Amino acid sequence: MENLDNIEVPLFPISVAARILDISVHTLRMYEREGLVVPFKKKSNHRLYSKADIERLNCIRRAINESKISINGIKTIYSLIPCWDIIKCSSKDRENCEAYKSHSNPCWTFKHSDNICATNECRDCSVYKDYGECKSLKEKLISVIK
Amino acid sequence: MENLDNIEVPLFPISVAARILDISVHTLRMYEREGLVVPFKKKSNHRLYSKADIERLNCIRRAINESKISINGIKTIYSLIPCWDIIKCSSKDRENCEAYKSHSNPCWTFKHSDNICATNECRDCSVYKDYGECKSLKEKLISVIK
DNA sequence: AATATTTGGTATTTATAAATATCAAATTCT
DNA sequence: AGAATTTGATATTTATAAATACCAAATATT
Repeated sequence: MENLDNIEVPLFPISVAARILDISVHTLRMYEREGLVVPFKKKSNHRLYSKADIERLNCIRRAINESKISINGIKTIYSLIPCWDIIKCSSKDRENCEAYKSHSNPCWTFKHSDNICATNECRDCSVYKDYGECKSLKEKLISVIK
Repeated sequence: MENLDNIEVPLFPISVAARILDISVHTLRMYEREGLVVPFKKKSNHRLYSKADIERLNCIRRAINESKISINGIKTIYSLIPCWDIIKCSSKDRENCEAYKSHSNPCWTFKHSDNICATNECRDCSVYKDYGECKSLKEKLISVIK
């Protein structure tokens, strides 16, 4: 009951997600390898996609097919999300943070071993969840930079 | 004398710029049509490129060839430059500003008829001049979003 | 216990973005 | 005045990113 309303709940195995999105299973894995999506992983290492994941992947699909932004372009754009402001990490956290410095890869593609992110699940982090499309990123920038 | 030190001075006709960059004249015009560069235009409509333009084009070239970011990706990234903060335009200026709303084209690709930018030459604006590469944009964001 | 699906890897295909070629008219420069 | 260069526009080529196909081993499902 509750689960059906919560778009964050991992529901669909990769084959179903692929069918919903009308792309191949391998393309879905490729997007993951590139760091565009972080699907839920079962203990067996099998993937599960939530409705939110599907929505995110639809945005990625539009970015690639309609807006003609390359995968590396999308990664670069994601790397501009002001994660440091969103999670309010300390200046010490930022000091050695690869994500903070990176201008080519999104923060959730790094393993954070010695900062606040070490204990957080990127999949559940609002840095990841809230900025799946360019529109939302620009709006975020506008709201933060007055 | 002075001119030789000033990297902003329009010096090279398109053929020379193309030779320096090792690309075709047409590719240079294409980058301009896409809104990646704004070369100086003589009254006769002929283009002149400054050393700063060459430097900028080198960055664009690296973004395309090495970082594998598509032209539309670069345009989208440019659209995220916080121009409103850089030039400190008024909230009224922002209201009807296409650039402020756009998340696919850089501000300098719009004709601004009724705001502060109407009287400014984009080519000479620091929004355009200072953020020719992704690194500088992320650093700008970091400096503005504490 | 048997069938279906997933996993990760490499090799191949396809779709198309990026660059090039060609053109006549206009401009520049010696 | 005449040779060289630029202009914009369309049509074509090329390079490669994105997607697909195929594989054996592992896991899931009934």
